[in-house]
Amino acid sequence: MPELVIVLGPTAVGKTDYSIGLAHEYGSPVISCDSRQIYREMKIGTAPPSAEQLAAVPHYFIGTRSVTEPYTAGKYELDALALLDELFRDHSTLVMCGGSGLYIDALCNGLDAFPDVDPQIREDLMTRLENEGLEALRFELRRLDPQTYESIDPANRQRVVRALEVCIGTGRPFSSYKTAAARERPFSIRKIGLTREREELYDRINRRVDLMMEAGLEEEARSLIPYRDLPALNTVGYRELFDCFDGKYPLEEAVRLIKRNTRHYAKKQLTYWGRDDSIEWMQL
RNA sequence: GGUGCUUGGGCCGGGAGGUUAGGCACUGGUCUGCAAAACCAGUUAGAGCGGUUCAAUUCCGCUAGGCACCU
Repeated sequence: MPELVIVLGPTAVGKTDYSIGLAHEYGSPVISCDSRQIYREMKIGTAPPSAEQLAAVPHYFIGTRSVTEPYTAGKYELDALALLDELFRDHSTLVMCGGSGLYIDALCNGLDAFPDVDPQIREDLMTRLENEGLEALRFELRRLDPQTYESIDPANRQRVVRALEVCIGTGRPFSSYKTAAARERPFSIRKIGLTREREELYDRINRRVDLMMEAGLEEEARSLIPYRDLPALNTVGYRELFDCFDGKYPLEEAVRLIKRNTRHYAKKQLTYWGRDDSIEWMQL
């Protein structure tokens, strides 16, 4: 059975270099699994592989989408499965690399088949959220899908809206689509988790943010102002600069916040993978 | 040497004689289509010694540190 080797780990841990080494070893391209590096407009703030690295080893899903097309874990699952199917014809081992936990899970285990829901329904719910408040939506969710209502974090609007849009759009409870079983995949999976001493990791993050600023992150963010309300731009490094452009705080403060929020992000990634027993951890 | 002010967690900082400050930082957790998202939770104190009081981080005194001014 062909094997997929997934290199994962917190941001700035050194996944790119490691995965390129591995790709050379196996004669494989690198398949990216990163919810932000996939956008071509965000070249500096998402720390994608450099031009030289991209030239050294073919990469997939780097800069292949525009921030203007909404992309999701569900789409990634389909796109990546199709690509793997094709690549495994001439490779017995493929290297994947990325930091987006949900995308990795979607590819490995599959997401349940929730029917597509008219985007208008979400918009209506967002409007109602503003007018009637979260309480009203939670009340409705309790009526339509008590099971999800019980399991969901009641203060988490995003989840309440998501569950509700499926209930309303399909006429069936959100929970009725969930199945416990993981999907079968026609390849075996090996997950390598890269990690470092916390202090060292935070150091690397801080330094990388400084390098991004030198590389022109501010200009890049400025050029993306027209798209700032798109989900893709709700990203560390851009959010803070947008606020800075609004005059909320000086540039220096934006840089401090970018570093802080990136550290938070790294920690949350580690938390997310903490419950995945199938990861072989490797201390760098 | 003298006088006055001051001292609080890793940091900032309001209080108040009895009850949670709050914020930042840090740490832990949740997760089925926005996931670099969204959400939840936790940790650390009152410079030292003595006094007043039923009760002191809060009031008083002394000692030590800091700041300002004076000689």
